[in-house]
Amino acid sequence: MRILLVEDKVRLREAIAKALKQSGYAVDTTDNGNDALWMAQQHSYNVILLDIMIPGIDGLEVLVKLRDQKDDTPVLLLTAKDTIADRVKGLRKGADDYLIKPFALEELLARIEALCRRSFQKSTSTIEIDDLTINTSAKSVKKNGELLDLTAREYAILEYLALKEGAVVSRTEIEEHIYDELVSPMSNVVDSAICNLRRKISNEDLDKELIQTKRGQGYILLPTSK
Amino acid sequence: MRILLVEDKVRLREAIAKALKQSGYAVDTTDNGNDALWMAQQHSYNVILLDIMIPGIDGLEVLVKLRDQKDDTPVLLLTAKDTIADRVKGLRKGADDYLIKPFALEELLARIEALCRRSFQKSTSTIEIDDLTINTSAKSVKKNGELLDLTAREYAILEYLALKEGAVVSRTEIEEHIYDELVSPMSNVVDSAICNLRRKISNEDLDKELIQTKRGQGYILLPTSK
DNA sequence: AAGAGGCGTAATGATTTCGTCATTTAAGAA
DNA sequence: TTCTTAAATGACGAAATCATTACGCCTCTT
Repeated sequence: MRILLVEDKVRLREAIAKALKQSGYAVDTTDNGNDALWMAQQHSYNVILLDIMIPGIDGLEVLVKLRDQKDDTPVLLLTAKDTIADRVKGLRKGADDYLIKPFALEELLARIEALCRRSFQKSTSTIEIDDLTINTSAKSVKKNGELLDLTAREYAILEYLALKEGAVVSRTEIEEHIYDELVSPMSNVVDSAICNLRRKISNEDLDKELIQTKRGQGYILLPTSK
Repeated sequence: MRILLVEDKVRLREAIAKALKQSGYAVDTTDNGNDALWMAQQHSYNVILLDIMIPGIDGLEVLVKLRDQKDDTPVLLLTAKDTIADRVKGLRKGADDYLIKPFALEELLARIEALCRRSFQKSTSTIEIDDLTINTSAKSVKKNGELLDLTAREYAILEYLALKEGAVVSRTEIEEHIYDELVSPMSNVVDSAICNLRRKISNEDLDKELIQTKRGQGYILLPTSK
């Protein structure tokens, strides 16, 4: 899950970024509107956290420009401005949520979660697939009620595949949404992560793999029923 | 755009309902959790405004029950409770937004708008042609409900032809869209791929080929009906 | 500061895919 | 019909893709 954080105050930006990373998000940051716009065009983010008062083009303008370009990435506005009129203005311009500084990191995280959920057309924080239950709030996975011991990476990949259940997900897409830095094209990080993941979630008895390989296309998470 | 408003305080309920109606929404109201649940089951609302402290089952429970029933309607929680923990709890249980009383009607309206905006975008990802069903997100093809085993190349070509259904597609065009590097002019890669593709999607009984050859021009995908 | 675990990389081997080429078949023109 | 050329087909081998293992660096913890 990749997030773009646009905030000019260094301390706040780093505090938020740190919290996000600890929660398992891949985070890109910038302190100004021009770069924000550029980065949003380059990458497909799951959520954009956008401070309104920033150098360069201001946050609202960034939002408007994105929407003009038919970019409908969920945007959460962060701001100190807090008249009702401001909030309404932000939302009307196409923001999905609006949070007023100072806010609690906990609430920010919860709202980000809600936005991600919606954007994948899910409405609950747990996803059930076959004998797996993925709790996206706790970031834990149970198999037949028993907690699995997944690493952060493994979890992130599984969650992403689960959110896109039934759709082919390419290696590149996984790299872009899960990994912070660019992965060299030659690397097989994803393959080996998938391999480990499979080892942990596979049913020895059934030969059916939950994570299937679509040769030349990517991976796809397919429940047995389908 | 139909909204369910669940709020027990008469004056507040009527004020909100009035404002919503003035903004062009169809509004149903109730003052308790049991009715709310019942109404939500009867009708498919675009948004549900849910007060937490209401007679009968409380708002959070209503929310949980809805989600248990796989009801994905966007829910905006309204409440006087306002500790961070409460908000986080509400959002984690599957709410999409959280507004604290007292709030400005303007803001409520703007947030409802944001929710509606999001929930409206649905993407259809399947193409049906004759007895073939192409699922573009799973990159899979079914023939009379049965999964075909196509390679990545074959799928790519079929999808491309399907998108251009009814139009003649030249070899060069296919090469340019499906193949990375330039294909040498002498090569018959496309022919050979088409041949394999036909083998997999053809109906032995019918002599009608779905992929027809336009001698000297290219190929064309033509459903029987046309 | 040392140990453990996570994670990226490289290497290997199994498997599949796909382009090429040679040959056959079919279509259209004379 | 016959000739010409385009297209279809089948076989084969090179190349690409993937799974899996082992290794080593780095980070975090204690």
